[in-house]
Amino acid sequence: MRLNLNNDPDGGDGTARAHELLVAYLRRRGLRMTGEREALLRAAVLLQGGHFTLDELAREAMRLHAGASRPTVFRSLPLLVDAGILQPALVSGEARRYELALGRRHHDHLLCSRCGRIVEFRSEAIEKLQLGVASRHGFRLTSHVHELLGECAACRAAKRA
Amino acid sequence: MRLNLNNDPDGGDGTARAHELLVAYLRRRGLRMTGEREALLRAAVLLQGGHFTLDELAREAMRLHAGASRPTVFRSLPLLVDAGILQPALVSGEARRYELALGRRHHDHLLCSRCGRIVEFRSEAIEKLQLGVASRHGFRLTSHVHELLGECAACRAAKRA
DNA sequence: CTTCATGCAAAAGATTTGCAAGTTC
DNA sequence: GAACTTGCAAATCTTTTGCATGAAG
Repeated sequence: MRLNLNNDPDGGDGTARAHELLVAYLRRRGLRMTGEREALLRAAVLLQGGHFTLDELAREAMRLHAGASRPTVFRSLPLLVDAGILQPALVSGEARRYELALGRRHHDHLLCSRCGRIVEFRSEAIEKLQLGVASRHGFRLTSHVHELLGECAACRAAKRA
Repeated sequence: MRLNLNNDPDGGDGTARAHELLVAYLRRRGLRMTGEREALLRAAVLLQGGHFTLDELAREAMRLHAGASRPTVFRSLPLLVDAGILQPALVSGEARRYELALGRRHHDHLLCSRCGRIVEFRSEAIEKLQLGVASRHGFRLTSHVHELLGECAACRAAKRA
């Protein structure tokens, strides 16, 4: 399958930057840019703002690029993560969810266990305390998983009604 | 398979209390105490202090009670969790890990990504901040996942050597 | 005895892999 | 043209289920 790999497919939505990043990453590792990887990239950008599962990403990519197969998504997703374009966002719930990493500041998530709504949050104070906890135990902190589970305002209102 | 279900199998290690809890829970739901569930309970207590995967628990239970099958472990583990005897402890890493819940205070975990060492920690300050974050977003907090990933002191020393 | 639990084997999913054919550079 | 990718189908792995048999209460 042949695509315009040299034409910049950006619409001002950030695909350009993701594309550059991926190509650079692939080159560094002696790997190649392909139509399928391009589709995956565009799918991720389309789902931007969302927190999507591998399955959702695969569907979107297959829609964009008829023929992009599931095995290829399984093979390419780790590359996009490694390249710093995607990052794991949520581990709670049945399926792991990813989000665009691309230049986003670090944040953690609130998850409504009733309706699945996801809200991002950021707390300097918590980040600092985490560092303190880690160093108190002799750990050098490299990352963390922090997800707050509960019921969002809408669901609580619905329940009262 | 027949076991001394009425004899208290405790050795002062907490099995007695877990046993009571489980029997009470099962009775409430019209379910039955069996040798297999007993074995699962004892396995969990044997692995006490540890953070074990379903697989490790299954092996231990099968060792204790020849014949306890994997499907039964899959069927019973949720009961033990529901009864408040076990709780999920770690979601990072390849397999989810459980720990004895039994009367333990809430805590979170540090995980060394190099050697797998797990350290429990507790931070009132972080707990408070979490509540604040949640309420600021209209959430009623019901639980959370908080895992700090890094490198423990020993691994860092080993690397320098 | 009635109902629930179990083990086995089969089923269902999810993820991975071998390989021939097609693409990228 | 050489090396990397892909899709397909098959192979693995993990978890779940149907069902006949065995236990618990």
